[in-house]
Amino acid sequence: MTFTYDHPHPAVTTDIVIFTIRQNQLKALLIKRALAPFQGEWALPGGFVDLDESLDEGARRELEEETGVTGVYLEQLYTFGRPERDPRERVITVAYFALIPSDRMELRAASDAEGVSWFGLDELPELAFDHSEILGMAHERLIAKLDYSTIAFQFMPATFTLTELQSVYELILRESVDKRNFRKGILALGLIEPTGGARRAGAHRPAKLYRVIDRSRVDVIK
Amino acid sequence: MTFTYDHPHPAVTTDIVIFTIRQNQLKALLIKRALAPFQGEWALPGGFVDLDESLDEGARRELEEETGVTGVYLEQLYTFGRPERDPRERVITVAYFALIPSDRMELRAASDAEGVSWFGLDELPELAFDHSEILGMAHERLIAKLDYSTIAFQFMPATFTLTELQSVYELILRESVDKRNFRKGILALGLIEPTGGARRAGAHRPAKLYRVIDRSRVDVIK
DNA sequence: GCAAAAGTGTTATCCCTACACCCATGA
DNA sequence: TCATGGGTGTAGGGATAACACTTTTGC
Repeated sequence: MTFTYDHPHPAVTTDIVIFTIRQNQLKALLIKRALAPFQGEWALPGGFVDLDESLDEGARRELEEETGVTGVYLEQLYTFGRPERDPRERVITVAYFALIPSDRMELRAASDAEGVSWFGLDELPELAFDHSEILGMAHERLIAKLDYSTIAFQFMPATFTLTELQSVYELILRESVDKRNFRKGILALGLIEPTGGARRAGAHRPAKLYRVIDRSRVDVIK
Repeated sequence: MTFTYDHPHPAVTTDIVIFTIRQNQLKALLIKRALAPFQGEWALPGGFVDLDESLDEGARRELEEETGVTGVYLEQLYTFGRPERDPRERVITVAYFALIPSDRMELRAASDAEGVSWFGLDELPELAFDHSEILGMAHERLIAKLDYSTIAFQFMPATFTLTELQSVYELILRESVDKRNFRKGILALGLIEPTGGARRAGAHRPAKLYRVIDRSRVDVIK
């Protein structure tokens, strides 16, 4: 089956930078390419956009196919379209970034991936295509958004302690944060509430658990 | 001549929201469509991306074809790809926004445009396709960037007065700004310098003229 | 000399930052 | 009882916001 047009058309893909926090590190998900080009090299998950789905839907479908996760935060990042970025044909990619909570970790290898693995942002391998550039831009955007939005909540599981939330900020910003000021600021947003429960985790006072009050308001500007 | 692929490809266009300040108003450039679909309706300038040019180059080419201007500020905005956004075929558009100084106004009607006109943001007509949504997002982004970047300089001609610059802020933000605080803040950025000249414009004290010191540093964060 | 826009400093307020000790628990 | 992380308030400094009069010109 072939498709014919009266002027040339590029291929369009979505590629997704999937971040999470694991082992006290900010990590991104990469897949090892099973097919040429760049066979055997690491790349961002992604794939062609179907003609009957929107870009967001395509990105969400790829995200689910590669990782099995649904319902997570997904945001369009930027569109990359240098003519030579794919050796096969002209491919324009609409890049997205997704944030997934630390506890949704059941990963599933998909048909076009030999392997799937999380990489700390400090230990990234060489990437196929222009994916290093894409990942770099996503990383910058994540850091920038931490300052003026409440995007960090997207990394949190259903309930969490304030210390856990603070450590997400510290890991991403790579700087320590004053505990009292942090708690004051976060609670003043009015976006989280104590569950009433607490987490006992060793020989010390238990930490109060919090939950996000309204998941839909989590992306609002600080 | 036809082009054949083994899986379906969407068409990819760039559309450009071109802003300027004219007649004490923030205005956007629209063209009246000469051809179906939406023949006779107003739309954003734009067109298909050539296979051998990058997205930025395509946008810049369209910008020049439609308006004749070159060398102006151009930034990728967002990519729109709802499957039904164009009735002819699947069309994905990478939207850009451009800011052009008040004095670069020689407009040129292009081959596929019956008419070209500036519209105040308060008096926009119905637009073809999803162009109202695109223009709305560009408008939001412009307002947001005014606060944390020095993008407003892009609207200024080679020399300008501080009052003129202030009125750009006031027009876009739709609120008045304290004159002394504004001047203090702008001059503290160290991005502009007095030319030595002044503008006499009526029965009052002449205003000092300023110029941007380094055009390439104009997009920096405040 | 008068109308009209240009130009200029100081003070109060608010927000952000710095900072140290007590609490609850498990071993 | 002691070691460990959890939890809490206040004061100072810096940036932002409010505010009014003098200057220069054209008519």
